Amino acid sequence: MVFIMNPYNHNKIEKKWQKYWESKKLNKAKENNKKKKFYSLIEFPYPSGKGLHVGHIRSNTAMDIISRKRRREGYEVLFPIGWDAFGLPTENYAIKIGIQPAIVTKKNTDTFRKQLKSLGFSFDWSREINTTDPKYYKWTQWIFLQLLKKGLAYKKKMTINWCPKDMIGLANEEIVDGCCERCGTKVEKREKEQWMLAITKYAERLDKDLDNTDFLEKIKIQQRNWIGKSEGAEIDFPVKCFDKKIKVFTTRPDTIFGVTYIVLSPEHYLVNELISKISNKLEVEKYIKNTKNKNEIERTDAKSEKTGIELKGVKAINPANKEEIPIWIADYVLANYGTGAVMAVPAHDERDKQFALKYTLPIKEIDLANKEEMISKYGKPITKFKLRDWIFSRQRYWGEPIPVVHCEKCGIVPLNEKDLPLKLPKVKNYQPTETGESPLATISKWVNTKCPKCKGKAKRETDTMPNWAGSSWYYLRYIDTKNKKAFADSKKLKYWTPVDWYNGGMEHTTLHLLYSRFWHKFLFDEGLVPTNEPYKKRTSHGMILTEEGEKMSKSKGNIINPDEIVKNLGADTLRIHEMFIGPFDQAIAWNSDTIAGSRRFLEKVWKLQEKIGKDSNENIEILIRKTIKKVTEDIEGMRFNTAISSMMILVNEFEKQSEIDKIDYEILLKLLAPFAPHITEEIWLILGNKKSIHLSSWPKYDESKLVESVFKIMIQINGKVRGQIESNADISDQELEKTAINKPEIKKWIEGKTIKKMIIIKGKLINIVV
RNA sequence: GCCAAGGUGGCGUAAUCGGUAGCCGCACAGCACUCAAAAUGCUGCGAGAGCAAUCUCAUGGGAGUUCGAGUCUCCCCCUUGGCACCA
Repeated sequence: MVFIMNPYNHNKIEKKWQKYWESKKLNKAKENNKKKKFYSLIEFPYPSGKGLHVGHIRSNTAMDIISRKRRREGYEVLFPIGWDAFGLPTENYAIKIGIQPAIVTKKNTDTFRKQLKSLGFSFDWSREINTTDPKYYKWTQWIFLQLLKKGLAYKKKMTINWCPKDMIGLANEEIVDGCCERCGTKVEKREKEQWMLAITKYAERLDKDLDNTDFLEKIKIQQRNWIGKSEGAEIDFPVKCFDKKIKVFTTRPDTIFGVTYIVLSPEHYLVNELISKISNKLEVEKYIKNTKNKNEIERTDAKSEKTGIELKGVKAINPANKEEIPIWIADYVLANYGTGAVMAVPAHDERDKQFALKYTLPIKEIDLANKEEMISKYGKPITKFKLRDWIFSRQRYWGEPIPVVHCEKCGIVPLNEKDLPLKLPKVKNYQPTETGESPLATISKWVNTKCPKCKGKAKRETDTMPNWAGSSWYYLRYIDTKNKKAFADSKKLKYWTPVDWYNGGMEHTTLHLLYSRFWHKFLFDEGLVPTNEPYKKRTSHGMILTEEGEKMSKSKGNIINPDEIVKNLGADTLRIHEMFIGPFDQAIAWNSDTIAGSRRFLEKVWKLQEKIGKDSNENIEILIRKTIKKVTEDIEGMRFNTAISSMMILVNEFEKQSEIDKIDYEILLKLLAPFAPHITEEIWLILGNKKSIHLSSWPKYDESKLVESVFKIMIQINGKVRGQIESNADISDQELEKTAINKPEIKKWIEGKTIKKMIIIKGKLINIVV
């Protein structure tokens, strides 16, 4: 029989199998108590107008590989997908072209869905969610009401960071170098009433519970730095002849005997009280005024020279040695950290020293005292955090409405839960306003309503939630997407939580990842979810940069669109390429030349069909076992590049053979299937298999049969390789020494020299020292 | 300044319980096939010396530990990411 092989037609194959898998519902997850579950999660994409980015494909393919492997290891796998669709870019685009954001979102998600499907990801599409769907954000609003009920959501007049371009208030986490994270515009300060979430109440647990997670170490470190836990003491310094105390926070109570002055922040509440008692009132008032005129960046720049002014005529008393010390104010002391006052120890603190030298304040060398003793004598232990409460209001249209009203009589009143969702009204104009009011404020028909409590006149809250709201709990909704009675059924939650493996970007470490851990812990405290932490394991991918090594960004227009590659070379080639291009956790520059190698690899795999015969030998068998081991372990360690490399080695070896065993070929296909699901499925069918390759079990290997019976043993002279011996595993040390010395290429190196010693590493090498 | 990860051929990288540095891929060169090209296949490919066998040098720089260092220790330089007057 003559075997006629068709050419590798990726377009035909990929479309065919994508259709087939969908019709067979191969990736549908269900609660199956007979099976162990595995919940794998990618960060759901923001459906931008530019379509899918090659970076999405990198992280999605990685989790797709892991999900596919788990299914074949016998797990019930939940690998869902949805859309994080609220947010500014869509709103800005909608304003620009005059179309409703909801319509823009629909169009964008349609594009994304089509693109994702073209790549063959094994998502359970029946669980698709969208944060802008009222059936979804009903529950985002519901969780907000629970937070409000527990006093964790509150409104506060405060100075906020205002982006004048986006006309929106920003959370601390959304500011980079004093500029808007999104558009790079310099952030301004504004006084405004804001909704806040008390994430600081969870600071301790958000820090401590990291111990019990399997997050990458760098992710833990970054979260810990952001939370900024600092253990120290609060110590009261009495003010002389004045019935007041200055409370300072210090991490070094052991240096208390070296304190030579106190520094208050210019905003400190005691400054106002002390100002009438001082002799240089005018100068101090001038200094405070100057401070107010400085912007945040000038104020907090560590490099700028420190300035300050003494409050002349008042003194504080060091509680440890009763010394009278001067009181200063300086703008490098932050009002909103610690107590807004510091004790200065110039001999033991570089910053205090600089300040003391500049203003010729005394520097006192001391012996360090016992920390615990000093705390118990002069203060009390206390833990401070850098983390601030989360600013939760946004003054824009395209977000979840905050479900409360402002009643003339009752104040802030939450909506009744049965009245949720509070839908976003359709507006003619979603242009943000310079006044800082949400566009919703202009719809008087929507704004004016009745108080749910007293039925009197009330106005709706017009701020909306930030885009981080919907993403703070979406992994819970995936578990039970259609539930109308609860955000998810408790039995289903029990089966699926926590997320077993969550991969995402490092840029979300202090934003989304922290926020969602906070919400989850709150829901846990409310008895609404069964686990303390949402995610068991968190890993991160490196970014894909442009060929020039720049960030790909919409504004620069240097984004690589994957559609062309899928069309011309195939989804399997693109998937292989993105996994092979370099270490998964490392940022990497896109290179359009090297993709040819991935395509060639798949072509080679395809052509191996011609070689099927019966021939197999021991070396091939060992190589196959090694490949199984390597691919199996590398997937777990996200070393996809070396996994592919090892499969390439196997394919190259197959090519050298005149015939290959069908069983051996099938093992290669099984290993490759998570990486290149279409081509492997097609060949699998051609080889006569009836059931999908993705339902086959993951290959196993016999650990004891990994080594060849004949070893190559290196011969070194003084650590340099000079020859080698082929031997079997049983060779004795004496025999080995004799053989090595008698080898002619070795002899010439040791002639006329004395052998000092010989080092033998069993099965590996012999080193002769002369 | 602090924290983290890195620095290996022309390029992306591989090898880190210390044991043949450069696997795999890209690019490049030669050959085969072809009227020709592409594709494909074969061969070569760190630098230097040599007809060759082979030798010397080489993993950011310097020192050290060791029979033996890309890998461990110390110092320094550089790149990337994060934090940054946090008391």
